[in-house]
Amino acid sequence: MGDVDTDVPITFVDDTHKLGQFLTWLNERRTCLAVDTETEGLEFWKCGVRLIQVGDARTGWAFPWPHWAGPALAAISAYDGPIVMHNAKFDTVMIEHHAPSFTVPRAQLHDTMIMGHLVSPHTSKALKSLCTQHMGAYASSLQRALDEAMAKNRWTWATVPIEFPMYWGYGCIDTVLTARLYDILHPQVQSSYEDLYELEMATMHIVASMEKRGARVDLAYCARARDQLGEFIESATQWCLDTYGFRPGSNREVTRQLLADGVTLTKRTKSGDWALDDDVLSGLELQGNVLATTVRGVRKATKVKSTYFDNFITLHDNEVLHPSINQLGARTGRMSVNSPALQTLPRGPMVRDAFIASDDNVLVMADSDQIEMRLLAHFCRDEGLITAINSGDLHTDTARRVYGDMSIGKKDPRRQTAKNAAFAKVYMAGVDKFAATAGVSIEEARTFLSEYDRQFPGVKAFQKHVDAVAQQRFIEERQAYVTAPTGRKHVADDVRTAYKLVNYLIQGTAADVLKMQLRNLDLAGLGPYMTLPVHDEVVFDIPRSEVSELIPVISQAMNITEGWAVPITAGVDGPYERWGDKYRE
DNA sequence: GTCGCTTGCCAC
DNA sequence: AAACGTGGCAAGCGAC
Repeated sequence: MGDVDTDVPITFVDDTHKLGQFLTWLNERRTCLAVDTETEGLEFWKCGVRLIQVGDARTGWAFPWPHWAGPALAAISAYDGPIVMHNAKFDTVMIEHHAPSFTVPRAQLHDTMIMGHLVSPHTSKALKSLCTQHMGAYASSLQRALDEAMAKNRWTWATVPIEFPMYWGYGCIDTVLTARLYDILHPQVQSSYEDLYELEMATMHIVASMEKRGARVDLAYCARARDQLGEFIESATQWCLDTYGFRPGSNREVTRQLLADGVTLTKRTKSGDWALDDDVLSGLELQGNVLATTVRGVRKATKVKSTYFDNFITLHDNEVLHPSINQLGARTGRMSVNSPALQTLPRGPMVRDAFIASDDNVLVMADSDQIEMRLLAHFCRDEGLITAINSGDLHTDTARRVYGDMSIGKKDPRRQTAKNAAFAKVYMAGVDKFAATAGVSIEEARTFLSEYDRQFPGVKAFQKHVDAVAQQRFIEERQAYVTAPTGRKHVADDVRTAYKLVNYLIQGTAADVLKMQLRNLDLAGLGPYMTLPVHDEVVFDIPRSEVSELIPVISQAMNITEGWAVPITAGVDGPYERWGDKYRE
């Protein structure tokens, strides 16, 4: 990898003379003004800003946040051209939290991280990677020198001296790189992703506000749950140690013991060891194996305690969790959430009861109905599938068609098989995987899928079409990819995995639909009340006095009847005092 | 002590 | 011809 020219003029602004030079420079002509910050850490509510840098493709300026944030922010406010950041959500939240009277000019704001993802969704969107990818160069030697200096002096991002030249110099270079990246990516985005980019920028502000608002947690409930789970784990672990001399968390020891006890194992892990997952353990538990029962219990309790309750207690800020929402977390355009992973809360009241409404508020959830199957129907235009969806109960109608039995009702186990088949289609599962997840024999799975294909021929035709397009593009453009209705590009890592594009198209378009719904909700005035996106769902924390008026507004914003082969419908649940209430109805 | 890999499990 | 997708995260364990 080459090194970008780092001999560009850079300045540490800490006197009025240099500020004057900066203000003169600001009047020069340029394509964009790049802005960046250096902070003590990632959490806006407890980490301060240390530096704010402003630059363009040729020059960078660093302002120590104490004393000099004011002039830097005033200059940004006065600037009337494009303002670009790499990961604008982070800097925007940080700056606005620590300078409450300042607002980043929304209409002028650009984000090279979002641009980079739209242009190549399958590669890293880090500044460093994008510079290497699009400019063939990065400030590698400068970064290495800074890393070494920080290690040698045992500095962290919170303690490295602000005036240390490599630190603020690196900060300046980042703005130069961001500006240069903008010059390369913005024209591509304008010509190929204009509307989608606008949707992403709108989404950025919405999820920034969700992060700031956060989710209220009941800490007393969390502490009680943590302690109860802790006691159970403690005693079960002690029993295991006393009886066998090892901890139930050691799969290796547990497996050795099971084999010594004469247990027959058949399932292997990817690397060839004996598998000891819940599938295996539940089988042993049915045979009365006490060790299996213990291991399962400890695993379940440890998962819930460590991943959820412990983290809620550790991460909260004044009883509020501010998760990190990665707007382009997945290659498909789906969002991901971490610290804590609020998109993976176990269903049911146990963990979700930890989430309560803010003072004088109530919780409301809105989620799309079978969004992925509706999009599959949109893509393949299969008459039968469209009719089945519009019947009001897709899976029952599917089961009736496939089994040729109109007496099948909502509680018939064959409906669940039909539901599993829907997911098998969306994920491109084969007969074996479908049989395993649906819990039916290979033979029944085979029969079901072939009858499914006869009933809904458009589904297989669509899958074949996606593959044909991908194969053709691989030959002509050396890249297997497809383009979604929103213009989002989906790229396969390899021609051999081109089959995944069917899933990317469906999952990615579902993500686009959610972002459209978020934008609708924001436009309808729900912006201040949204707290979390969950792939096909939005969580709200709404003033109690406004719920009855707002529920129809939410419904209106989530339901999309125009533009798709079947309507995109959504349901609204609540109001609730706790998230867990949803599972008690 | 930190890092990376493996295995397993939570969600949609 | 055949192929379940996308994430976050914890514990165990060996390597550095």
